[in-house]
Amino acid sequence: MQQGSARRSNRDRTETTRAELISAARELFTEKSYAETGTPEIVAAAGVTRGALYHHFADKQALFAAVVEQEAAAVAREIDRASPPSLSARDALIAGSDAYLTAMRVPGRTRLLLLDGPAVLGRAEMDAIDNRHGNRSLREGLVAAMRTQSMKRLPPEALTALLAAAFDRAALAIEAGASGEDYRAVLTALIEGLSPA
Amino acid sequence: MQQGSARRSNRDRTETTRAELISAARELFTEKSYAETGTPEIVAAAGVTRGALYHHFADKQALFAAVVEQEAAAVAREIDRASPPSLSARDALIAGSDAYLTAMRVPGRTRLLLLDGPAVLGRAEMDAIDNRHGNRSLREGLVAAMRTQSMKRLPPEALTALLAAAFDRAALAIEAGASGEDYRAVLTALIEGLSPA
DNA sequence: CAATTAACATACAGTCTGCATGTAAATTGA
DNA sequence: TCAATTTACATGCAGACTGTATGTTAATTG
Repeated sequence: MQQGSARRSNRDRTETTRAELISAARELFTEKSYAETGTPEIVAAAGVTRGALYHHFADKQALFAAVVEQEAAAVAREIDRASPPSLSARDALIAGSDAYLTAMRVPGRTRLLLLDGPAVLGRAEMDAIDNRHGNRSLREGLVAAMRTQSMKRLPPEALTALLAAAFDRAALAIEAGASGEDYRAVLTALIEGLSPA
Repeated sequence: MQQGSARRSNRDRTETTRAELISAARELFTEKSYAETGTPEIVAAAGVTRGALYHHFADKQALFAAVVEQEAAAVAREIDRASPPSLSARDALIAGSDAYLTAMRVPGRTRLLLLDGPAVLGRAEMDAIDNRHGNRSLREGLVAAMRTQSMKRLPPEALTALLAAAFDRAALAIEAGASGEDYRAVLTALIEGLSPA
């Protein structure tokens, strides 16, 4: 006979504690910034102690990496949902762009993924994260468009990175109050400019 | 009668102390990062005490802002030198792009201007700095190209920001070891794609 | 040249990070 | 099944850092 709360497997404890920590950290990292959020504050919000944090994560940066990874995955899911493979290559790109800009309007996401992420983890690790999630479908879309002759032939790696950078900056500008219309227009112009002559 | 070293005007002292602090901070901020560089280390390298730092700058962030401002100005000067107004609009853009990528290969500049800068100062202040220096000539070049009908008509603000973002990402990728050829090819393709049909 | 202000140096308070140590619960294996 | 071991934490500590308050000397002002 096991009483419901006092008897929990280690795996269960680990999962919930990690989830609580990541959730609390996500909340604070998006409200404020990585630098302005202290580990005492995080563990208080998560209802554990700093001992638990440093048991499950190597350091504050590792916890941040977990938060970023989770958020990047969430953004990628939202984009995939909005651009099903039934669309043509070009339409999928446009739909994906819109979905990305919409996804990035969730408060704090731009800071987390576009400002603090690169600064804290470095561009190399951010690229690795992006390639595991968001950028992958963008690159596949571009390659597909190039294969159907609806796009100029260019190095996929570089093209993906530079278009993604443009999307990122657009998301930041829109959050800062710029005209979403203007930025969408330029983005589509950049993409359509890549059609073969 | 004044002995040469013991007699210095306040303006002179301020200027040299601020310059020493900015120079030492630049060195350390580019070698390591903003977060990994402490004020004790900065003032030791500058040959002053923390009292001097906090007398001349509101806080560590203000010193960082001064460093970023100076570095952005240096980059802008190098670009202006490489793309004289004698060139055609399109050639000036290409030359400016090359000059930018070259300027950003100075060690530590990408971290200072592209990673730590936005994270520490925020995109708004970084945009302000960029508009005081580098981006201004880029925007003027784009507007000029649009006026001579050699470029599609698009909102200049947004176009400038997105192309600059692509340049930035290219600089980061090249520093990380990616093929400069690939990225230059994509950048020129993006720009040439904006020619009117 | 007295009064004031600027340019620092020094000392301190508060906070944070990472680690070391301690403890209770869960898991293992004989 | 139960002793040995490992896991999942909690607590306390050491070192470092930031910003400020206070003190001191030199320059500037009226």
